Amino acid sequence: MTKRIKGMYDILPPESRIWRRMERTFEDVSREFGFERAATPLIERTELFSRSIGESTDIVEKEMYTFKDRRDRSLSLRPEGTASMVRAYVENKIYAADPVAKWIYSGPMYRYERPQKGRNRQFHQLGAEVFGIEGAEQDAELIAMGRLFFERLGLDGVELKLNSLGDMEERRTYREGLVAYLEGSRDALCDDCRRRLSTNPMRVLDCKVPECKQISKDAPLMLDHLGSQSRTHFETVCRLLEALEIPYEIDKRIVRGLDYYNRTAFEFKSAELGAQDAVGGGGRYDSLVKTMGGPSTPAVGFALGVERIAILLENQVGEENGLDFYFVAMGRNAKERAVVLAQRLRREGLRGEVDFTDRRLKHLFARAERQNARYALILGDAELERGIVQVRDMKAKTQQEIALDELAVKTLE
RNA sequence: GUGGGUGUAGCUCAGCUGGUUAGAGCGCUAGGUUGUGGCCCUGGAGGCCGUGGGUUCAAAUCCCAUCACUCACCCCA
Repeated sequence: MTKRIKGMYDILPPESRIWRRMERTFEDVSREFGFERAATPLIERTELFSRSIGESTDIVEKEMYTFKDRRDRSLSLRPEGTASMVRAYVENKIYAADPVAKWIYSGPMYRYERPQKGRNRQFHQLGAEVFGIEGAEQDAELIAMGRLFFERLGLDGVELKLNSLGDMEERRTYREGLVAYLEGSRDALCDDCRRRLSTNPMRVLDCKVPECKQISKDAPLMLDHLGSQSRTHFETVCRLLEALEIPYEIDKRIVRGLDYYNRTAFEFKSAELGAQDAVGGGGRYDSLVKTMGGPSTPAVGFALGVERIAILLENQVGEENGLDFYFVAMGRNAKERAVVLAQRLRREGLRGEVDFTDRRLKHLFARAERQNARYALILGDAELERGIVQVRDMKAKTQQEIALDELAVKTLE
């Protein structure tokens, strides 16, 4: 038997219901904020990702599914969504008519990592991007949208962490200072952190090794070295979050793994997920559009991890998504009649199915029960002869007869 | 890429100081009850004990290898 490949998986009932719900909720909430859907290919030229995400990031260096096509061009499965959104924005010259665009997207992403809880090689993201708006108000509103999404799903316990990464210039200066500081204790750092000194020094700040924690305790933090404009921007975001009554926590050690972020950086976290506790993350990327060949255009966005949110939903939210009716039809004639009657009910907006098996009645009821059906509709030769159908309320265990011609939403209520 | 744990029925697992025919619960299925569910009773199907090799009179059980899954590191949504 051919088996699925490592890190990939099937999404089957009943879990698939949860997925539908997330998609729908995200679509609805984002629409309320004026967003529209965009969709881009799963495959792009490799350079799109290496240029936007950063040559020396882990994602680009060792996690992408990269291969050559038949003409020897280097292509990659997308490891995240923002790069393609920016490419589409620039390539289609969206800015020409109006620089402001608010897009959402969703779909699978691919990263070649060692799978563990909440981390797979194929995973799904729900993402939102706003182009053309530089104000901090937009950052706050975007965060508010994410927040509302979690609320609509009925999830509590999702925490918001906030930080500022400064602008590109401030970060460069800060980074030099940080490296200088850390170099002073180089020998005491763990192997990973010594490596990070040259790749991503800010990562040292959230290393879990006690020695590193000790050293980074007094390290300079970006948030304390913001320029006045970045500081004002950050303070505005904070003030608005408070006005919106969105609880948040400033976490000076949040670091984004993608190079293009600046200023506002945030994460949605849950304590219920184990090691992979980020259910969403995002921030500002004001220079990316220009880097990718477009006009200088500010932007801010986030991405949510569908699998991780699904874990939370399975933990927290009880599903009751039953059918309205379950048609128990016995005999060829009754089944044919039931198909027609069921369709009539569906046209009126009811959900239900017809049982086509020839199993014992006992069985059909057990199945109606498992499908969480409100009514069992019983139709056999006896009923056909009399022109009626037995309608059994599964919960109340009461039964009444309704004429076949009159079977409709009204008579069921 | 690094480290730990686990692979026995569709699912959850027991059996593992070697010993005849490999078990339980749930689920599935047939019936008890020719057309009325959740409970109860009885029967049935379903296993190369992850895979390959080794030790032994004898391996689900011990040894080696390998693969898969899983948790953590790393990284990130």
